[in-house]
Amino acid sequence: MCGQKTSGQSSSTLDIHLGYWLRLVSNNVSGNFARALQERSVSVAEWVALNQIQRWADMTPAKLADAMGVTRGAISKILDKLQEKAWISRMTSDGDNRVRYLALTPKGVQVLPELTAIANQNDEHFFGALSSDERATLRGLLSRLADVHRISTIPVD
Amino acid sequence: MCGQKTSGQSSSTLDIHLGYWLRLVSNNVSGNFARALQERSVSVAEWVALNQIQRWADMTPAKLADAMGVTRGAISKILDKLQEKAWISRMTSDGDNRVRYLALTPKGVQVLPELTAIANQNDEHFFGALSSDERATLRGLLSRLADVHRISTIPVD
DNA sequence: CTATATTGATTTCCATGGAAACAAACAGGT
DNA sequence: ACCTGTTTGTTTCCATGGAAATCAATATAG
Repeated sequence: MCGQKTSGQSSSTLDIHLGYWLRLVSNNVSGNFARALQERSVSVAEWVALNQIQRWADMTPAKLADAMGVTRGAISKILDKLQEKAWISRMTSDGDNRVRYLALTPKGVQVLPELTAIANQNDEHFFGALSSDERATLRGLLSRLADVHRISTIPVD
Repeated sequence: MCGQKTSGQSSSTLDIHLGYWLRLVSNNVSGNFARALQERSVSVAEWVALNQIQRWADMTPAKLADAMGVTRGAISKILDKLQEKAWISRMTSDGDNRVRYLALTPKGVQVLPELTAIANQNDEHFFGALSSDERATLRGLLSRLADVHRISTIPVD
């Protein structure tokens, strides 16, 4: 009660917005995940990149940048990190010497499931508080919003 | 269809996680808001800080840092920006020469509602796709998650 | 064929936030 | 009074991502 200017209900100008609650929860789950990954010296961006590279056979830095919603400059640095760890390889294309095809190394193939386990655990920890129906509802609402606003990139930051 | 390794449904390892959808939508709404604010050369962090300073009469940098979930070092820089714009003032406390009481200047009082209008418009634009009931459901689920996990700080980044 | 434009990737510079070090002011015991 | 420890605020350094410049390679118009 010390210092609040408007007495009465405890809602600020901020928490009337749904965007506020979304950011509140999202930043927390992502932050927890980032912290869990950091114990293995991996960033969320690296994890997303690894996933995408594993999923698409002809992935290139440009396509990866588009998919992840970051700039190509940022991708270069992320790929540098992953290459330093020897988790990915950059192979020059035969047809076009500009493009680099990205692929997981055996070490990358090995480590990805371990990181995925962390992601699964983190998701379960956070949303385990909701029932199966509630989780479906939440997923439905979010995916509808993503659909309506044509959100297609994989968020990183 | 070009290059997908596993044929079949288009779900990746990523989008099975609710955290993925949360980040997807949240980053988009926040990004849009940040872009709207940037037209007035304001950051989201500055907007949140302004709100908090207006709301609590005896706000200090330390309390603001706790409330916003950022470090005190980060707060110093945010407050510098706001002070350069002459939207806030830092007043040394009478009792304790370490603490600075933060307050809005008249110019800050004037500009805050204009920024709030941007926030309202952004929120309405994004969640207008949902019905009133659906918005209530979403808010309920998110606030329950926030409650279960004791999330109390105002997210910024 | 050559000049121009475009594209892919990278590099450089800037802005923002965290971690740690720091300085100033206070509190408490001796 | 004085030394120690704590708290407040700030500064410095580092990591990350965006914007723009840059370089190499390809495509295209004339």
